[in-house]
Amino acid sequence: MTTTAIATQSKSQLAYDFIKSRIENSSYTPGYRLVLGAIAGELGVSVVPVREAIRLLEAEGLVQFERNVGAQVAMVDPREYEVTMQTLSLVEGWATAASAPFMTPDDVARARAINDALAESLHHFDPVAFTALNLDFHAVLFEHCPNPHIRELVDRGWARLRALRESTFSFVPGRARESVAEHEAILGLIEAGAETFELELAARNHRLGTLDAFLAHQHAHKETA
Amino acid sequence: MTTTAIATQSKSQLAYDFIKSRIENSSYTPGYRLVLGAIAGELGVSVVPVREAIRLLEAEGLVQFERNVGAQVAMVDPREYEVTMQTLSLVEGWATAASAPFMTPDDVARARAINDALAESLHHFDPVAFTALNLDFHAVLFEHCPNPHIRELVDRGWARLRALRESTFSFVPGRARESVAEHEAILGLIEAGAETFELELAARNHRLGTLDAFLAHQHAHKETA
DNA sequence: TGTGCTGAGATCGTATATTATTTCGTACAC
DNA sequence: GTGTACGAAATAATATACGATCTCAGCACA
Repeated sequence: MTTTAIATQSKSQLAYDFIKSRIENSSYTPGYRLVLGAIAGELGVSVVPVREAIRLLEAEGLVQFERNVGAQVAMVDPREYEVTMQTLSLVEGWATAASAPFMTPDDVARARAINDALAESLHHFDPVAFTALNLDFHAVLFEHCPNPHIRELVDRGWARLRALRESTFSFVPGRARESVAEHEAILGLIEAGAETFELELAARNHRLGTLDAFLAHQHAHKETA
Repeated sequence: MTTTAIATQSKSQLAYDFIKSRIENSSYTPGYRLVLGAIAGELGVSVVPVREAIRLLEAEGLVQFERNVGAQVAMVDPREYEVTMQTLSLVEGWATAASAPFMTPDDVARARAINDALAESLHHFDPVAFTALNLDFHAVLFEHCPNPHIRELVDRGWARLRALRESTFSFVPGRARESVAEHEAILGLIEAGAETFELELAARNHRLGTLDAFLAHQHAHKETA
């Protein structure tokens, strides 16, 4: 702490952040092969920290890895989307319910403002923007979750979704309007000081509703076997 | 697949399994410092795969890690125990409920046999043995969980518990008898084809009951500030 | 035309070596 | 005596090097 350097981060962390952001902003699309040497060269580091970063991302499910073969960005598998949403509904529902008692009136107002923006955006609908705002909204709801493990699982779930597909609402735009209405219902429950359990279920079913909409859409449009 | 070698595992996997088993069987107790070079020497490998294994274990919460300082087995923190049990109650409850429809009568019989053994063991109570059997029982209940993510979270939760403390029942032996009774109740729900949700709640509350027993015990015995 | 072998190139896995950082003991100043 | 500065030892972090393994194109042969 003598020089100007402000706590330089480790090379592995650098590689981790780099790859993760590339996956999340779709620079690396599903199936993209992550070659150690190439990434290392691009970052100006050796392969060792890159390898470590990839193994960590594998543990999070963002990349698939095969020994002696290599890693690639996790594939877009509808089944994978389904289990991820299921898992997220479980942990996010709990996190939202557990977070509610710690929400201030200001937090609620903030969430409502975001939901108003979501409602407004329905008029000039953009799935990507909607999804980003949607995360902002839910982040306010679960940010006070007192259980850091579950909180982390929620974050991982969202990270996975970002990696898996641009946006559910790209496929099922009709779900967006319902979603906004359900948001308001959830806010109502919070303001009314609803039972923890009731809130957990509402938040869970809200997410499962989006999943069901996707599955229904997929079922209706199944062209291939 | 030509020679005798039966798919030799990687050195990192070797290190991972080694350290994990040492933690779980308490050879490495909480707070034990994991020195890369020492472990590498013991296993006859270099530090690189050992380091990778430790980072993976960190992601699972079994070890704590500080940059430029090193890793140590995760400390026994009552608060940590609490959030782990909370998380486990959530995911295990869901996994149990989701697994139930796939359970065969034979599975149920197997679970009941294990619970009978648990009941029997109450007469000559051994916390460690009881905990091991207890996991066997629950494993039968959630083994058919169709969501692999959640299934993995359940496994991680149990692994964490093994690392955190030998057994809750060491501290609160009285909970063991209740636990056996609740097991039977859960089996009854399964046989009766109870609602998914009712079963989820029963399994969740069963786990939370053990947590509450621990917390109550801790509260009653708090000598230090 | 199709199937199996073979070797080169690509890439991974890990050992070894080097550098950076922290920790801790010791000496010196106050 | 107490606190601070210096330096050596320990250890982590990363780079480099090399051996191991996989992939795939090209050829032989049926």
